[in-house]
Amino acid sequence: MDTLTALNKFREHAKTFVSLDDAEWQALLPHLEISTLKKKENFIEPGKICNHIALIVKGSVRLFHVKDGEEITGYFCFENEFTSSYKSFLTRKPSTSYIQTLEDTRFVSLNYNAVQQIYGDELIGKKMERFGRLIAEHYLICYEDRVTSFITQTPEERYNKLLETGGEVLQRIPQHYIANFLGITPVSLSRIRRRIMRISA
Amino acid sequence: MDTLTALNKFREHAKTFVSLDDAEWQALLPHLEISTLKKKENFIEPGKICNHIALIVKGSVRLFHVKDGEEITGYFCFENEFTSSYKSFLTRKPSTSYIQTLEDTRFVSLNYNAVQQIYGDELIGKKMERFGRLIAEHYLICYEDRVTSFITQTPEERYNKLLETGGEVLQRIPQHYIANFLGITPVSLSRIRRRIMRISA
DNA sequence: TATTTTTCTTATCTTTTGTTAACGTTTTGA
DNA sequence: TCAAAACGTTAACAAAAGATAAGAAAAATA
Repeated sequence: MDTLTALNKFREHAKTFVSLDDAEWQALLPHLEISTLKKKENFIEPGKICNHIALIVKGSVRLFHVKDGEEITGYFCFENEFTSSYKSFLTRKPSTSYIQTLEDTRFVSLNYNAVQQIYGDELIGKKMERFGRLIAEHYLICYEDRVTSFITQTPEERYNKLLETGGEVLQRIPQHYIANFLGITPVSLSRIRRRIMRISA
Repeated sequence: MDTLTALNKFREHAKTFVSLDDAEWQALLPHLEISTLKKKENFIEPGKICNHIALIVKGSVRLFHVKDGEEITGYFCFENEFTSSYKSFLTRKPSTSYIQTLEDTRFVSLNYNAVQQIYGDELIGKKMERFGRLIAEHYLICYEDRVTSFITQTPEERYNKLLETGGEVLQRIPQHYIANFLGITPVSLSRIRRRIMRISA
């Protein structure tokens, strides 16, 4: 994928949140950075401050924590999703988790200083504030749903819901990653899968 | 608490996010609504669209879901915190949960239309966009931490952390509310408490 | 004040989940 | 291509959690 295509993908996806006319786009453009990571490389790692919010234009990433030497997967992001260690990015404190590519992945990203500069811009500042707000609101809702599922649903219900809605995740992601995404162990997920198979068979 | 005190509390708390000069404050003021609910009244209930985002200036609320006739507590909010059924407020779709006062509670709130109007305002629009963004980012981080705790910590670890950090919650809130806040049953929390007592005794 | 109601703990029993290990299969990478 | 690593399932056992019920203490309220 060439640079132009990547940037166009960003502009296209941005429309989900705000529309940018040509002048606004030209003002934003100089701040966009294109980068690529190979499979299993880290977008961010614990102890480092996350300096970028990035749109995935190709590929996918996984956020995970390490506890007692074990990797615990928090979530996945695919094409046309923003990814960042938001807390680290927003608070300027070191990340506590990894974000790692699941495959060769291309990003269009904004670094922290660029974002702050853009917010202060005469021409596009207000629209970018709105852009930032809408992104935050979007992911706030995602997290709200996630917390709700943890307190109101059993792991089996969460998995069934994922079967209905989570198409891409289920195809491309190893099951033990999905397991701790659901808050359970791989062994436990395997048992749930067997139960479901028996019922539907 | 009189109206003036309530409004001043709002202005004071808003400083956490953005500073408002007198002109800006005067522009915002007409949109603020003051309301009071008695203990156990609903701020929002399932099936209704949440039309307000509200700062609690006195009192506290509890968000809960009802599943199979059981109340499942999602979180609590106290003085100087914003509360809303964010997903419903932002998406204009019916709420799936209750937000109910735990005691007589006074709110300073903005309704949805007022918020949209303010965002479009010539004088304060940009600053309000920023205000909205910072609030969303703040609660995004809260939810991020909450999800992390669900996937990386045991219920007992979550409770211990709450013991360290959650001062107010522990004093004012019945334990069975705290239990499902932690994602467990009241009986289970009671057992955890006994385990902790034995260790520390 | 008296009487409900709510709250918390405890006990028992059942179910679920975690832990560890083994095994075959698939994927990866040298 | 071939050895090593990763993956998913299953089994056996231990630990934890859920469900239910009972009882005492505290709080609400009539």
